[in-house]
Amino acid sequence: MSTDWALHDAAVTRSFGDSLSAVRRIRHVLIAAITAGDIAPGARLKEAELGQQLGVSRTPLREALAALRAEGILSIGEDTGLCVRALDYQDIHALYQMRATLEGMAAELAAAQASPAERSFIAAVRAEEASLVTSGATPSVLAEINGRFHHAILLASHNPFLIETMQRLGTLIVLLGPTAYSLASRVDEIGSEHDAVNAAIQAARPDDAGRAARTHLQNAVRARLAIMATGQKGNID
Amino acid sequence: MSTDWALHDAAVTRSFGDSLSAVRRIRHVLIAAITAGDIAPGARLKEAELGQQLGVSRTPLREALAALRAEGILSIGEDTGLCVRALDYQDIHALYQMRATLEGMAAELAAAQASPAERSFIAAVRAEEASLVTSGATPSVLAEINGRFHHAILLASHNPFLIETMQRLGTLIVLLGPTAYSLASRVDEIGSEHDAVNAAIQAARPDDAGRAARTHLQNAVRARLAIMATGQKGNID
DNA sequence: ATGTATACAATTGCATACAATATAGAAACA
DNA sequence: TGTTTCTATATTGTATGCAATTGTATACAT
Repeated sequence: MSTDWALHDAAVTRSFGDSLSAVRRIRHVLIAAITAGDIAPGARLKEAELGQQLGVSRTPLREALAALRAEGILSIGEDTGLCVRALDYQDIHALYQMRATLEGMAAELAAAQASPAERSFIAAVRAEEASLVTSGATPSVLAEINGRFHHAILLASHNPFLIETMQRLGTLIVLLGPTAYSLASRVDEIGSEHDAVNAAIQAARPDDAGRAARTHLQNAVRARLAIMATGQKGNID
Repeated sequence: MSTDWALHDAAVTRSFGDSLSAVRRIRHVLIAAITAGDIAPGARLKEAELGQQLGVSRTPLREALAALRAEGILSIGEDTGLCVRALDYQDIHALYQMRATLEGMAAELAAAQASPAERSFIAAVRAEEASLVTSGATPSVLAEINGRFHHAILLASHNPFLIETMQRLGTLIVLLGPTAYSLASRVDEIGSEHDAVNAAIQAARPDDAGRAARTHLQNAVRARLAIMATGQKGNID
């Protein structure tokens, strides 16, 4: 039953190096544990226990927990104590609704004001994605390049608050459980939807770009709900 | 030079009672101090000093600071140490751009799916605002009712993440400095803009509501920039 | 048998103490 | 005089311990 903390800890060290302060390290390890499903949403977190398992004292641990609570990943539970936030069906809808609006905003802004370098970078990422699809890359590789595409657009929006908010919503997605990246049927659809967004950005047509991005996200939530309905879990956007 | 902590502390006690935990109390006191301009954006915060002034030890203080950092109100400064986040001209644009998009989303959702009770509540708040305007209420009273109007629409959106995000952006507004609520010239404009939003919500026309809300916010940022240009400070939306 | 009160355990909140790191200032050398 | 390094000090990071609150079980009363 005890989750493998050493594993997540090693993964965090691999990603960020070992020069992280304890509180940042703890934050990432906890997020990794939630992502992996080792800590279920709704589970209560007891400080003494966690601290012992993570090998840190309660002081830095509490700081990390305070930050995660401010981010909305943890919340003070129904009766008592600190819990991993549990998202219900309505929340999933609401979360994707936000993402649709904000991705639309990002695409609009990118189409309106991205620099030539940014535009060509977005196009390059899209091209790389397309070639990976035709070469039959694994779902996790596709998920990674998919994330890069969205991120490139986000950065081109030049709006730091939009970027922060999207990152924040992105970390909340982990509450939906482990990511499986299944649903091969959507790969081609995603490709053409991305093409539409990219084309509008290249053509500097903000309205089209926003519409295309919103449509893309609406399809994503439909796919997600379809996956949930079949009992699987997956993270498709 | 030393800011009057007792004052802010008393205000927080008045608003929330004295049963708050130290870390929550600290958070509110710090926000109040920033709002009042007692702590300028860019100012460095030293833990020992702050803790002594606030009358708490560094442990709960650091938790509050960790939360504020997660919220984006504090950031790790240019050279070193923890600082109050400083917003530049571009940031102000970006912040209001976000608010325009999200207020538009809120108005759309409210128009589309608010309950009859919510609709009539929104209308009632708008009516109260109108009567306060004609009775010549003070700017701070008008600012308060204005906030209630926006909040009523926000709640009617039924999207918890939208609500959280707007609250978050609202606390960031604090970084723009003390609120003066001047600019009497905009009072009438605000009234008719609110009317447009309210009418669209009552008529269940999402697109119109969203457009009206976005226009309203765009005018707000124009007003804010006009105030800044004249050297004053004010908080108009 | 169920409801309530009281005692005890578990957990969290806060403060003090200690350790590590970063910064500024001075001294020494080029 | 400028630069570099070493040291002293200031600041942040972490751990431990104690106090206060909250949860829980047991016993007693109705």
